[in-house]
Amino acid sequence: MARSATKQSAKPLVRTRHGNTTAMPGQREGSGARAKRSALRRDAILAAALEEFSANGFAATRLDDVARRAEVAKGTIYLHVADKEALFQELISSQLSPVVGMLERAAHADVPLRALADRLIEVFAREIYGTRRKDVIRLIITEGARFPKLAEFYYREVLARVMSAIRSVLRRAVERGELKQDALVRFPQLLAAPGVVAIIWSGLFDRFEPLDVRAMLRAHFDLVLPGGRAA
Amino acid sequence: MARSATKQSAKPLVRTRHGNTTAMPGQREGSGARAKRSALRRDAILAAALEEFSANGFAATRLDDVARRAEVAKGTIYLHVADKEALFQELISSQLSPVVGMLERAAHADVPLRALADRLIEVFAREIYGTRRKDVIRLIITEGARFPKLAEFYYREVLARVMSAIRSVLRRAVERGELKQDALVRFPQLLAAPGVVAIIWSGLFDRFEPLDVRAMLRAHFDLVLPGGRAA
Amino acid sequence: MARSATKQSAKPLVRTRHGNTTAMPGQREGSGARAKRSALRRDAILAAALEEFSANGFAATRLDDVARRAEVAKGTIYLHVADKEALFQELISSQLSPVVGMLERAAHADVPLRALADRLIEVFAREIYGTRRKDVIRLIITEGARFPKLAEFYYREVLARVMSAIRSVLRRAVERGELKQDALVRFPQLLAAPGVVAIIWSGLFDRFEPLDVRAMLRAHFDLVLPGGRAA
Amino acid sequence: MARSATKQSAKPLVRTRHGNTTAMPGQREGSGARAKRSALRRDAILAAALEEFSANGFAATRLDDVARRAEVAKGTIYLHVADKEALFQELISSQLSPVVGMLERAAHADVPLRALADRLIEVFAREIYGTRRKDVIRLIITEGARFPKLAEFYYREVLARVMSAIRSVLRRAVERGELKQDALVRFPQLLAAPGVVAIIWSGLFDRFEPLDVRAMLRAHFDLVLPGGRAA
DNA sequence: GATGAATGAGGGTTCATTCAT
DNA sequence: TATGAATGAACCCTCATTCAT
Repeated sequence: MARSATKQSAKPLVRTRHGNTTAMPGQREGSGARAKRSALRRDAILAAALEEFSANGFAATRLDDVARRAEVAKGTIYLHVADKEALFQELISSQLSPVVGMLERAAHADVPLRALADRLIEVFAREIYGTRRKDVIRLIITEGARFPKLAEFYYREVLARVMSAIRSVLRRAVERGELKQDALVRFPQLLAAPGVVAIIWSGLFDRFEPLDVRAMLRAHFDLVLPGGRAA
Repeated sequence: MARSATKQSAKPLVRTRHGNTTAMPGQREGSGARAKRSALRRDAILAAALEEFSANGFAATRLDDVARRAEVAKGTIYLHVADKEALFQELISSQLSPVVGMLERAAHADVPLRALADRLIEVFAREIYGTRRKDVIRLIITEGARFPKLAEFYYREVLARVMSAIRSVLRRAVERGELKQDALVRFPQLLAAPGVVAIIWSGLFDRFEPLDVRAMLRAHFDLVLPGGRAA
Repeated sequence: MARSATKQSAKPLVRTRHGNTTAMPGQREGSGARAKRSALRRDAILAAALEEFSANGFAATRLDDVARRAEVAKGTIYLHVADKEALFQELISSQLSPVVGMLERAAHADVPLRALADRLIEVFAREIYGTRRKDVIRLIITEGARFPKLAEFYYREVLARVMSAIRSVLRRAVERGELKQDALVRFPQLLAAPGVVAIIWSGLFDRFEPLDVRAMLRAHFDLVLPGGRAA
Repeated sequence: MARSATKQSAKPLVRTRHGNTTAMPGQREGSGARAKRSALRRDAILAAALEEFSANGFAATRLDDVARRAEVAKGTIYLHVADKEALFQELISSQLSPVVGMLERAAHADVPLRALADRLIEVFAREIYGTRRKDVIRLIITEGARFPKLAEFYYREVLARVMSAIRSVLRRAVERGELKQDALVRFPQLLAAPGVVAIIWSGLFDRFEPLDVRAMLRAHFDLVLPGGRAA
């Protein structure tokens, strides 16, 4: 299941005005300096959009502000994106796309669960929680209901694959006898739940009670995987 | 810690135009039919607001629609609430207030952990996941970042208390030897994480892959509490 | 044909926000002064719109200017009309509707052709060419291609009826022997053509060469009807 | 009056960037292939503009679409034309210019009125009504009010001349006794009115009731000229 | 000359809020 | 108190025009 998913290339969520797909930004090394400058602008716009959407949410973000932050005229945005909604969706999917492959590759490593857990903690803390990716995930959580296509894209291209990868790893661990229960196989969400909570927490309650993510995730794996450190 | 919090009465998040606090609806039994009609209107407005905010989020909700759903004129809303933001905040806190006491009472029951877990699952599934309360929590998650006061209210009046209650229960279980690890004492969020994930999942991905909440929560407790059913 | 047309009430082109139909503004004598003020505003908006659309055409007219001329806030327009297009269409049809009945009544007079012609000239010159109605017709001519629904409305509710009425009158005249040719029966447009040309001319070339409409229409009827004055 | 107008060469309505006048395209045989390609481009732009302006009117036409249809970059348009308005005016006058001479030549033929009428019908139907020229005239009618210079150009260079030519023909016919009335001499517009109506009709109402132009024009001449066929 | 990305003023539309009745 | 018509600031989007390449 995971394998076939790996093969079929992710259908892009949105198509840019230039015919590029967010998922394939490589093509932009087209030729002239013109194209390069355009690509730079495009990146600046997406970066600015991420900043603004993260800070204000979709509805409260003004394209005026995005443009100003990207140091671009308002109209320029529309050279790269059909409208505000497309900007949002493209932003999300452009951020997500590189993650997909990454995740699946990671999952096929055949290491003991504990080692894998340590690695997951590290990757999550460094590559997601400590970066803008956290904001991307937060945006999916907070705006997903208003963007069904986005939710679907995220489900199909990220969630389903990640869950599938997790499942196959855990199933092997169960077969190996390394894992006693199949709870996590049935509900891989349980493995990721603390990550989700951490992201939400950081946006809402960190100022009242900061959260040590690594510690929490470690505690979680200690509970959930056999032979936890604390044992 | 939890105790002191219990004693100080919840500072109201917003103050209504009538001097009423959502948290203290008792005063509304003013006297005449006038007051009663007003209170009914107010409730209708809040109910309509919950419906609309849940469906569209804060920004995309039009007071026009709230008024129509409440069968009230648009201006009437402003007799009960200072502005759209106040309506939102008051709505949330009015929904939350009754929960607070409930939760604390529940936590002081001195039952074995497994029994408590079963009860929690049942209460969560029936009283939250199956009702509008789920939407209230979702609104806190999705809009909290834009409503710091709301986040604070929620943290102080709900989260902190719930976590404190959970902690005291778990601590006792640890002392009793019923619980081997103190991970959950240090991170009570881990106990609640699946509930949060379920609420988010239901809003975004249920149409792709429905979630059996009770089963997931059971699986979670099996993993996290000793002597789980699956053992 | 004309008769049956008379009976079936004209299906309205657009429906106002208040449920009123432009064709039936009588209902507006509802009750309070509120309704009356609203109706006055509505009329002011339509009047201002006619002025602006006539002067600038549809595309070049700014709702800002319409509002200013009507001494109304820009948003007020949208209380009476769905959007700019609806304003335009409603404007036209509200101006046209009263004309329909008028015209048909006029056609059923059983007078000698020459007398009828004199009356037509007078009515056209006084009631159309000398008033804003001229601008309405000009707008249909200039904008009709971009507003198919408008063209259809005008055709069905005005043109077809007028032509039908003209035809029946002329046919009787032919039968009576008063008219030798049936050219006008086959092409009633020929009777109206000079009126159309006059309206167009007045908008484009009057400043170079003013046109004496009455004289031109008289000359036309002299040519086209037997026993013309010049004979 | 007409004569003097005939002598003074038509003052060009607009001057192109190259110093060319639409009315005098002869100069364009500059020398190199460069100039020829430029002229081709220019023609393509004008052709595309005619297409677009006819379909959408002046305001609703986007230069983007003109450029695309002309297979030319947007900026290229500005190498040939000062701005959108100039493009429009130049388009009209370039289409009109060849007509002017044509018309005057035609008018000096000394044939019986009926024969002339037949020829006019044929020419109108074939050379105007059946071609893009119809659209040009329609554009003058629909947009003329917003382009005073255009209206003036058209009046001076086409209308006045045509009318003058018609007048001289008719006057001779009156003197010859072939025509009894001088109505048409005083109002040559009456002769052309059905043509105008036909053009307007075709744009607005043909889909409801198609018009047989030739038949209508014939009927008109039958009415208006003595010894009409139907007599 | 030719290109087309970039610009930014302009205008239609929405909707929270007010206030006369 | 309740109403809902009126307001007008705010914001998205378009498109004629420019200009560096």
